[in-house]
Amino acid sequence: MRYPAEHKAETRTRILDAAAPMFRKLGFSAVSVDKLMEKADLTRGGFYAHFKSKDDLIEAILSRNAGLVRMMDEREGKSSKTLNQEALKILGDYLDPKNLDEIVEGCPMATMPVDAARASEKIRTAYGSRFRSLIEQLKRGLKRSRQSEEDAIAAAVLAVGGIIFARASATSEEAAQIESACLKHVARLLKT
Amino acid sequence: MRYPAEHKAETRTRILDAAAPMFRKLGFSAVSVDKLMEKADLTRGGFYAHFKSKDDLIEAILSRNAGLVRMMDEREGKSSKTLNQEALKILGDYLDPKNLDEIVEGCPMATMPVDAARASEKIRTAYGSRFRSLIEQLKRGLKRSRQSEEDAIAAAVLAVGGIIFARASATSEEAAQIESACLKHVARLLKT
DNA sequence: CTTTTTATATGATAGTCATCATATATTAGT
DNA sequence: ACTAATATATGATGACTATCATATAAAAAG
Repeated sequence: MRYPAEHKAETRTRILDAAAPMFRKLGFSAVSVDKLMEKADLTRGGFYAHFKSKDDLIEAILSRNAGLVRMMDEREGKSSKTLNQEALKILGDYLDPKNLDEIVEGCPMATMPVDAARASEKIRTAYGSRFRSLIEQLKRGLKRSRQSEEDAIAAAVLAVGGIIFARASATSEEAAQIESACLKHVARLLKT
Repeated sequence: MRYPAEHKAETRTRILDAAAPMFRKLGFSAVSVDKLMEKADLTRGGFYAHFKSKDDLIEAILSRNAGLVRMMDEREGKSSKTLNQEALKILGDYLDPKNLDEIVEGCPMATMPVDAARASEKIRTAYGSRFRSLIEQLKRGLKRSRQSEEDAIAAAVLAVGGIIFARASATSEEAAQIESACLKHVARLLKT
């Protein structure tokens, strides 16, 4: 190896980190390989040494934990008694209108579901598996009852959907109202 | 007028009808003006006699009632006692896994929120106003209470979100589970 | 310092796209 | 049948795209 051993892996990560927020904010097709490589301070030539295709990059991005899923994951290790409280705090931040722009840059669940649905099966699988992981996280610490699976699904849909529809609103008042309603119902589902 | 008076309006409608399902299924950028005009049995030349731009067409499509919003609207005139029952029936069909493909072709609320969020303000306004209209429809016939606004918003997010996340799932089992959970929670919100 | 291998950059290809200028087709009214 | 006015089609433009072949730069090993 004539370059430092970790050099290539670092560059790969650099591309991933540069591209991910662009895809989330602008969508798959609005971000060209040229532009994302420029953001990573590289040129398009090197791209295909790291990824087989643009599709491949998107799959890699969707396969990393990020945004809401990652935040929920980071509760790992906390006592199960406080898991619910932690979740509520995370979701309160997630659905806070103040943070909308940041969430949009950071959370693939809220920004890529429709793109993913229209993409290849690989990509749909990557998205679906992260969403499932979110549901599982929401279930942890929920009261045991016949409905906990359904409640967790509804909570996930309300949380992530709240961002989606808030972002598609015409005014920030409308957006805030949607986020607030979703948070209230999510909280109701999570409280034991 | 050397063409029949209504000819142009009819052609415009023909373009709209041809383009709408394509945009819903494939997204804004995956549908070219050429392709949508071909679907309408026309050629690209005529397009700009009907629409100022592709953006303009998308706005027109989002401004028409369709999918879930239209179905809810069509309850108009029914006695307020049955409004809730009607809504439940409509939502049962909407969230029926058997109908997923049809819903995806027909309902802009479920297929365009992320595209709309990333598009021009005109388009965001068009989307947002339809979504607001859905919320209002959901509110009609709901029991009067302090929470009816919030309940209606949550119901809208659950119904439309159910389609979005079902469609982004890897397997049809997962999709069906999401739709079923959303339907159950929507029904709980709508029952007086 | 030179070689060798790996990583990145340059340049090119073939395709697609939105948009428009211009040409052709259509038909109501004469 | 002819004309005028309108609706649609053809052809072109310039920009942008994913991808790849080839060239150059980097740096560890000799």
